[in-house]
Amino acid sequence: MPKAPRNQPSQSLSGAEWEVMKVIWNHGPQAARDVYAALPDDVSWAYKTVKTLLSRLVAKGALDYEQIGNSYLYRAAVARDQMTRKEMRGLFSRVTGAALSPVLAHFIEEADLSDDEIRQLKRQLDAKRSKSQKGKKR
Amino acid sequence: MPKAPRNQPSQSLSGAEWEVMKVIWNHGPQAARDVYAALPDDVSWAYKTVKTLLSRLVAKGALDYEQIGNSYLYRAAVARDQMTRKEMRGLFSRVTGAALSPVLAHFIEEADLSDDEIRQLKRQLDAKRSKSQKGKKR
DNA sequence: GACAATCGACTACATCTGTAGTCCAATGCG
DNA sequence: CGCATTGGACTACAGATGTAGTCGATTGTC
Repeated sequence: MPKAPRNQPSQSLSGAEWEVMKVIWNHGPQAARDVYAALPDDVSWAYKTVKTLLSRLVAKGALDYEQIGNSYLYRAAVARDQMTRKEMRGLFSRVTGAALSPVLAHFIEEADLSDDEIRQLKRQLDAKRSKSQKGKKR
Repeated sequence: MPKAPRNQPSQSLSGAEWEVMKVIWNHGPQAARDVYAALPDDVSWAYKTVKTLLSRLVAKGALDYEQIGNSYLYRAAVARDQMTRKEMRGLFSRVTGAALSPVLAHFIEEADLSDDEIRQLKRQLDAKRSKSQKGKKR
């Protein structure tokens, strides 16, 4: 069975670590070799670098692994959404004081949203408005 | 006149550096002592720490200074919006590939938005939708 | 004019990150 | 069976970051 990670549920990930996690989130559990192979072309790390990152991710509790034969099968131990939210919260708190809305605007602008998602978000904004108080800007 | 910073326009800021920049963006040009005094209560650094951060910010080109008497008056050399955007772009590129919509929904839920801001975001979503419908150009 | 308080420059040092490399054991190949 | 290969554990090392401290010059205070 998978190694029990007695680590903190998970701290935040560095840029390189995110790159590795994305491979695992996208393709499911992978051996180090496969993660290495699946990395985007613009990421050109030595295999050993990938190994290091995988180990650090296990130490952080973001991955766990299962021994298959002589090698490990790494699997995500945290949800991608959870991590994304954590990052966004971190960004918000770092820039706090700035209005939040421009930040949201930025992501809406950049995000690749389907019509459905757009409708959904609009509904949500409506719901919020009706519930909202006499909010003054900033 | 202000020292000319022959540095890169500006790299990205660390969390602690952001804290210092926020003081200067909020209160305008300040001496180190004043930045120190103006930091939020939950930030309890030694004065020397603030000095270190100010120097690093100058080195990064995020601040410049003017000598007034025997001390420096630090002033922002980059706009807050510019920096905020940079952070957002960084985060965005780090997490790309994820479905952002659930995450956006989460933050819309938590954000304290004014009616005005809500209207604005909705307009933006509309604009996005019409743009994504390839056949249909207004 | 002597001295304490301050200033900025420089130094310190533990972590975290990016980016590998070394070493030994297990495996696969011939 | 013996060796080249591959895997994981551990080590390496420079740059960024958090968090200060030391030192010599300057200045404000009697």
